[in-house]
Amino acid sequence: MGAMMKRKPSTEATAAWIRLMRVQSRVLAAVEQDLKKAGFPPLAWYDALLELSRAPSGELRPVELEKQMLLPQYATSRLIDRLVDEGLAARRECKVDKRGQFVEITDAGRELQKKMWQAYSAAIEKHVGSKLSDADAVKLCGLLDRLGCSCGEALAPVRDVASVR
Amino acid sequence: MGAMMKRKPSTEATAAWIRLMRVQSRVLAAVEQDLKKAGFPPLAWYDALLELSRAPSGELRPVELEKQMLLPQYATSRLIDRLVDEGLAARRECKVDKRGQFVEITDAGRELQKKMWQAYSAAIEKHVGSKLSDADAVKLCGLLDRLGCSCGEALAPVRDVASVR
DNA sequence: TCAAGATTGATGCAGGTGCATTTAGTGCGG
DNA sequence: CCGCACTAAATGCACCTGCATCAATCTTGA
Repeated sequence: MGAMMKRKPSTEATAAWIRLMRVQSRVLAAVEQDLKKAGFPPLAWYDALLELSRAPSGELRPVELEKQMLLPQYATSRLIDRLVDEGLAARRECKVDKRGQFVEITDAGRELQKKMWQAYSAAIEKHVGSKLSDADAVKLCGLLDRLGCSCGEALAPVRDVASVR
Repeated sequence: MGAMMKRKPSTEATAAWIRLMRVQSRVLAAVEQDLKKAGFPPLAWYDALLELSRAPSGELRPVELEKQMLLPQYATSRLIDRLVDEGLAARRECKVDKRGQFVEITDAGRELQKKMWQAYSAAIEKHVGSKLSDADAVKLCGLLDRLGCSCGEALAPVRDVASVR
C-alpha cells in the first residue's frame, strides 16, 4: 500500500464536488447579474411568481409554496411580504383554516413573471445552452439527478422539465 | 412550425440549469450541515485555511486569498477578521507595501484545517462519492468544466484536483 | 518631483438569512 | 367540553452580505 491506496472520497469525486460548487456559483452569479442589469428582482421572485401563476387559480398556501421552492418557512414568509409590498401578490384569507392564508398572484405579478422570462431564458441560453449540446445537457441532468435525491429527499419532485417556462 | 419549433434555451438546457441549481444547493447544504453538526465552522473557513496552509510560508496577501477563493474583497477582509478573532490566523505587516499585509496561518489554524478535512472528506464521500462511480465523476467534471469558463473568466484556474486535500 | 490615478484593505449602512420563539388556530383524546 | 399536542405563519435578534465609500499607500508620467 501507499501510493496506490484508495482514498475515501476518490480524487474524482472530490474534483466533481469542487466543480459542482464553483461552476454553480459562477453560473448563478452570471444569470442573476444579467437579470439585475435588466432591472429585474432576484430569481427567487421569479420562481415564486411562476409557482403562483401555475397554481389552479393563481393562488397557493404559503406552506405549498414553501415545499415547491425548497425554502425554509421564514424565508417564504418574508418573500411573500416583499411580493405583496410590490403589488405582485396579495394575501387572501383562508376561510377553511383561519391560521392560514392564500397568496394570490396579481396581474402585475403575472406580467412581471412573463417579462422576467424573456431575460431569464436569454441568460440560461447564454450561460448554459450555448455551452452544451442538447445531448450533453441530458447527460449532465442524468449525472446531477443521481446526486439529487441523497439525504432522505422525498422533496423536490423536480417537476416536468419544461415547467420553468 | 408550432409544436416542433426550437426554443431558445432548449428544454434540455433549461433542465440542466434547474438541476445544477437544485442539486448544488442540496448537496452543499448537506455537507455544510454535516460539518456544522460535527461542531466545525463553515466551509469558507476551511477553504481559507487550506489556501493559507498551502502557501509558501503559511502566509498570503489578502488580495491573493481573494483571487484563490473567488470572493469579493470585503468578504475576504471580514473572513480574515474572523479567523484572526479565533486565533486561526494572524495579520502580519508587509514591509514592502505598507498598504498591504500578510495573513499567516497559526498552528491552531493548521490543526483545525486537518481536523476539518476528516469531517469534510467524509461528507464529500457520503454526498457525492457514494453516488457516483469514478468514471461518472470524471464525466460530470468534464460537463461542468464546459460551463465554467463562461463570462470572461481567466479566473479560477481550478488547480490540480487533488489539492483540496 | 509632484499631482492624478490606481490599488490595498477596512467600514457604515441597508437589507437578507438562520435560528428560536411567539401567536393563533386546529384537532384529537379523554 | 377541555387540555394538549400539532401545524401555519410571523417576528425579534444576531449575524452575514452587498454596495458604496474611505483612508492610506503606491505608481506613473509630465
